[in-house]
Amino acid sequence: MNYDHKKIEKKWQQRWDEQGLFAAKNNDTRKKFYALIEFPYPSGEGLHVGHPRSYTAMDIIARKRRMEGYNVLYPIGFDSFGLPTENYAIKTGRPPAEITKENIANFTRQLKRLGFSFDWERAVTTSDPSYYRWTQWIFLQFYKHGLAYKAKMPINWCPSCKIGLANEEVVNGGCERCGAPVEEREREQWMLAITKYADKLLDGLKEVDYIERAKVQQQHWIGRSEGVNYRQTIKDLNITVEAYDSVPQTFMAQTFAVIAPEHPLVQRMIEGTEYEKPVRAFVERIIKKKRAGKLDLEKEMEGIFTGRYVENPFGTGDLPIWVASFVVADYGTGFVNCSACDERDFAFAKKYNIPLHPVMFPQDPVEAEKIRNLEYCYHHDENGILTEPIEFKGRKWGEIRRDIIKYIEQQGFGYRKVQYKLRDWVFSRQRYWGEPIPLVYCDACVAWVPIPEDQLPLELPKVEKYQPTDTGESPLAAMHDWVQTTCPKCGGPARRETDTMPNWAGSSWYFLRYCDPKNKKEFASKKALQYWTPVDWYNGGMEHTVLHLLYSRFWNQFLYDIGVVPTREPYTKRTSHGLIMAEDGEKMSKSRGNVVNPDAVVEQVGADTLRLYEMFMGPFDQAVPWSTDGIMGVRRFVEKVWRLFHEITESQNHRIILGRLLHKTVKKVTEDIEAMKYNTAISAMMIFVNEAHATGLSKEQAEAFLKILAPFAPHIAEELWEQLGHAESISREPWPTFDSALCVDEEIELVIQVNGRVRDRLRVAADIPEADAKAQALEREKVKPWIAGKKIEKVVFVQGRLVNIVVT
RNA sequence: GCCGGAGUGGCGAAAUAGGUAGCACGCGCGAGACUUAAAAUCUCGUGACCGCAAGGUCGUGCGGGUUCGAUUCCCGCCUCCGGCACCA
Repeated sequence: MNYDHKKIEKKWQQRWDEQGLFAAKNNDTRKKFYALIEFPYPSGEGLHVGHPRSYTAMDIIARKRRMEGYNVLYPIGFDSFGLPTENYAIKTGRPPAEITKENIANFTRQLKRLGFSFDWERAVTTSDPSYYRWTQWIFLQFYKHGLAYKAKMPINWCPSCKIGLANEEVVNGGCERCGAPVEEREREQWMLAITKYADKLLDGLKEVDYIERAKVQQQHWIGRSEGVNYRQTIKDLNITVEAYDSVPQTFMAQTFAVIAPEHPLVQRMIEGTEYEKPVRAFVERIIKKKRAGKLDLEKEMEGIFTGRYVENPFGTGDLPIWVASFVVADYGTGFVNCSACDERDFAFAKKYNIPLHPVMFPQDPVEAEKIRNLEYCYHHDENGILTEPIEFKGRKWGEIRRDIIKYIEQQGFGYRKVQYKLRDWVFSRQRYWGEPIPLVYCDACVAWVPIPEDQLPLELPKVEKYQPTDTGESPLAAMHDWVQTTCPKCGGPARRETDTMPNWAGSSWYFLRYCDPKNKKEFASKKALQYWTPVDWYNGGMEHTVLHLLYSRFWNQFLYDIGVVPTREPYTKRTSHGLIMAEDGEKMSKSRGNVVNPDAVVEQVGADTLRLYEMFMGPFDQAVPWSTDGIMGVRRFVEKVWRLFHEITESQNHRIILGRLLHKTVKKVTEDIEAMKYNTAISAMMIFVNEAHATGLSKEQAEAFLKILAPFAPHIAEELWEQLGHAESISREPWPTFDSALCVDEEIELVIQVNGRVRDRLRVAADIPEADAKAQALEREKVKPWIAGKKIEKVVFVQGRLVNIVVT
C-alpha cells in the first residue's frame, strides 16, 4: 500500500471536523489546559511558513495534554482590523469587510489543511461587530475609570500612511510599515494611561514564567528609575523649574543646567533679551533636524547659552542654563542639572568651555589627579570616593545612594521621585478600518459622552472612499450624517468621534473572548473565565514582546482591577519561536522573491511532513533557514514509518532490545516536548524507527510509538492506528508511560583514559564496582604502553562512564 | 554605547549539576548492492594533518586560567543576530 498523504490527510481532517473532536467543553470536571498562539492577521498573501512553526509547536503541546487527560482549549481566530487591508481597499475601492471575508476564508482553508487541533467553533474575528462590540465596551470602561483621555500632543506622524503612530511603531525614526521618515505633529489624540500601570506591569513579571528575554525587554521598556527632583528657581524670572536626577550621589558636582529645545520655558527665558534671536534660531534648527530624524545619526551635541541662571538649591553658586540638543523633552521635566560625573554633560561642558567641578575620585592617586585635571569623565564607579558634600566626604559612591537621597530631602533641596521611560499609549488612529471609538462630543455638556453600553456595538458605517482626508482625519469625518448625532445624556446635538482604535485593541483581550465566544450579554461569563483563565502556555514572536504582550497584560490587569476577570496576569507561561529565514539566509519577503508557500509544500509532501520538518529544522527558539533538501529528508522518515507498519514483521529475538529503546524514546519525547526541544524528540523517533526496521516490532510497541508520533504527525498516526484495528481516534488514547528502570542500559562502554586521553574502551556491566573497573583498566594491552615506566598518581573512576589513569 | 542570545564538520545541528565532541539525527557528497536503465530503497564511508596499516597529533570564534579531565566553569578579547538607543 502506498503512502498517499493527500488522501489520508483529507480523510482525517474531515473526520475530526465531523466529530468535533477538538471542541473544548466549558463545563467539565477535568483539569483544564489553555494553549494559545498569536492569532494571524488575515493578509491577502495568505499563510506564511512562519505561522505553522508556532502553531505546530503548540498543537503538539495541546494534543499531548489531551492524551494526558486534560480538557484542552486551543483556539484560533483572526486579528482582522488593520492597515494592509485598508490600503488594499484604497487601491481597489472594494470594502475592507469584503476583502477580509475572503482572506479569512483562505486562511481557514490553509490552516485546516495543516491539521491543527484548533477548536474552530470558537473562532473569533476582531472586525466582526459581535466581537468589537466588546472591544468598545472595554474602551468605555477605561474611559469611565479615567484611564482614557484626550490630549493635544505631538504625535509621530507618518506622511505616507497619513496616520499617527505609537512610539512602538516608529523604527529608527521611520514608519514601521512603510519606512517613511516620521514627522511630529500636534493632534488631539485619545490616550490610554498605561503609565498608571507601570509598577503593576513590572511587579506582575515576578509571578509569571516568561522566556527571560521577554521579561528583560519589558522591564527595559517600562524603564523605571528612582531618583530625586530638585526644587529650584530661574533667577530674575521667579519661575520654578524642577530637574530630575537618577544619579544624585554626585549632585555637588553640578555646575550648569540644560533644557530641551522643545521646552515651553525656553521662550519665556529669552523673551526681550539679547539672547532671543540666536537662541530661537538655534531651537528652530534643532527641532527641524529632529523631525527629519537626522539628529540621532550624528552623535554631535550642540547647545547655546540662554543668558539665564537657575538658583542652585545647594548654595554652591548659580547654574547657567543652556539649551542643548541632547535633552529629551518628554522624559523627567525636560530640564537637567549637569555635572562632571556624566559623560554627556562632561563632553558638552568641554565643548563649550563650561567649568566643571568633580566631587568623586578613584582611589589610585595618579588617576585621581587626572580627574582633578579633567582629563576624562569619571562616573558610575562603585568604589569612587566622594569629596562633597562634607557629610559624605571619604565615602564610596556605591554605598551612599539611600543616604544621599535622604540628605537631599532633609536639606530641602528636592524630593524622591520615580520616573519611567514608558509613555502613555496613543490610542486613536485617523483611519477607517478599525473599531469606532464609542463617544460623542456634546457642546451643551462640554464633554465626551459615552454611547450607552446597551447600544453597542457602534458599527462602522459604509463609506464611499477609504482614503484618509487631507486634514489627516479618518474617512469617517467626511460622513456628515453619521457624524451628526444626538447626545445620549442631554439629547442635544452632538458629533461623533471619527478616530478609530489601533489594531492592538482587538488583540489585547481576544484570549478572554475565546473562553465564551458566543456570549451576547457579556464579553465572557465569569464562570467561563473562572474555568479557563489564565492562559497556561502562550507562544508567540519576540517582535510582540513590548507591543501586544505588554498591552494585553495592561488590559487584563485593568479588567482585573475593575473585577471582571479573575486573574491579575493573563498568561502563566510565555515562550517564543525563532524566525524561519529563506533558503538564502535572508528574511523571507515578497520583494526578495524568496517566500516559501505552505500550500505548495503541503501539496507536494503533505501536512505531516511540513509539521515534522518545521519542528526538526533546528532549535525552536532560534532562527533557522528553510531547506528544501531538509524537508525531503523528513518526508523520507514519514515514508519509512509507513513502510515499517506495512512491511516489517515482528521478530521475537530482538524484542527486548527494542523494548528498552522504546522506553527510552517515550521518555525522551515526553520530556523534550515539555522543553520545546522538538528537534531532538524527532531525532529520537528516527532512531527508534531505524532500529525497528532492523529488528521488527510488536503490536504493542507499534501502538506506543504511534501515540508519541501522533502530536507531531497526526494524520499518518490516525491512519496507521486505524489500520491496527482501532475505531476510536488516537487522540483519545492516554499518553504512553515509560519504565525508568528500562531507560538505562545494562551494559555500557567504559572509556579508559590516560591523563584525560581516550586509550581504550571496553564493554562492562553498567554497575561494575569501582575496584573491578580500575583493575581491568590497568590490565588492558592498549593501556600498558602509556603507563609503562611511569608513576601512577591516581586513578579516577566515574560510574557508568570512565576510568582515568593519571601518570607522571 | 547599553541589554539579551549565539559562534562546534561541506550544511541544519547533537552533547553543558565538567566526564567518549561531531558511529545523536537529518541533509549533502563519495562508493557499492538491486535494476536493461533510471527513480526509489538498502549497505558502507565522510573534521584536518601524518601513516600502507595499526595508530598518532591537532581540533568546539581568539588568548589566558582552574582541573586528572573544559564545547561546558572563571578572566580578557573578536565576530554575528535580536532589542533599546542621547532617559541625565
